[in-house]
Amino acid sequence: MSDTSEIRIGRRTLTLHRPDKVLFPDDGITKADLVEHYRSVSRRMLPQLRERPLMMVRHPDGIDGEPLVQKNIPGHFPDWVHRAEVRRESGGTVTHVVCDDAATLVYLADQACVTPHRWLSRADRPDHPDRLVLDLDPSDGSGFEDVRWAAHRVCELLDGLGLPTLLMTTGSSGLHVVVPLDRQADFGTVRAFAGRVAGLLAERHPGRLTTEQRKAERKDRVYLDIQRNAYAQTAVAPYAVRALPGAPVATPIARRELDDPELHARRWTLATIG
DNA sequence: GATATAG
DNA sequence: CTATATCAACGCAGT
DNA sequence: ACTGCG
Ligand SMILES: [Mn+2]
Ligand SMILES: [Mn+2]
Repeated sequence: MSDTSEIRIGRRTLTLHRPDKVLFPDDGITKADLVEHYRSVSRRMLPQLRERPLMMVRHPDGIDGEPLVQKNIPGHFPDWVHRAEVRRESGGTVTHVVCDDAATLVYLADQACVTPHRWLSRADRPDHPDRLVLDLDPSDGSGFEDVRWAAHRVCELLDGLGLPTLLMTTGSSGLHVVVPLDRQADFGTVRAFAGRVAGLLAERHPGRLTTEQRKAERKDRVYLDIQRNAYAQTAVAPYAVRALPGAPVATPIARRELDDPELHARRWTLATIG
């Protein structure tokens, strides 16, 4: 027994290696299950991945093993996997995978890439993000209702500026508030704006919100994290599976779902997302 | 997970 | 042949 | 330069 199977994705036939390998021991979720998840969400997920440098968080030994964070595309990846060479701030370049099609998404799953993260800019203009991400994280001692409250405050402020907002559970502990951008501003400009939004709200609600990056200083407040808004930084992709018990999935939600007291960061999982 | 090298 | 070793990121803020 | 953080 060679311990492989084949799967057809569009016109491509991929070989899956060790499909029965258990990646989530508490849940019995296998590599084949991960592959099926990404095949199933590919239509919804690909618009958020296409043209963007991608960072892989791989778990070749399952989620209880050491995660392998990988930016450069490994040499053994096939030629049909798209890639983009981008500037490294510290000199040189990095050649990332660019996931433009379902076959690549499934190939990444076979490589035990549990959680793809992607840049907020596209490879053709890497210094000009088309998304702003405000990352809302509860601290020890604050709960998801505080995160829901914080998201409302962020959205109200952005409403007042005439900016649209999108929301996503991250599958870990918090929420992302996303503002689509027209790529006129560079990362410095976007980050400065995000910093003013976060700073104003933290000043207005000093007991409930903070911009302190040091965990010890956050106390029981919700952390308004703007740090994703920089060159070569990434945010977890919508529909990505998190390497946590239950295999929670980062899931876009509607604004009105913020009022649901049952909402939490891990509300949707590989088993429930459909 | 894939590959190179040692036993 | 199997076993073992080795490799696989980066940027920012604060001190 | 080094650490904490994501
Ligand atoms: Mn291994
Ligand atoms: Mn977060």
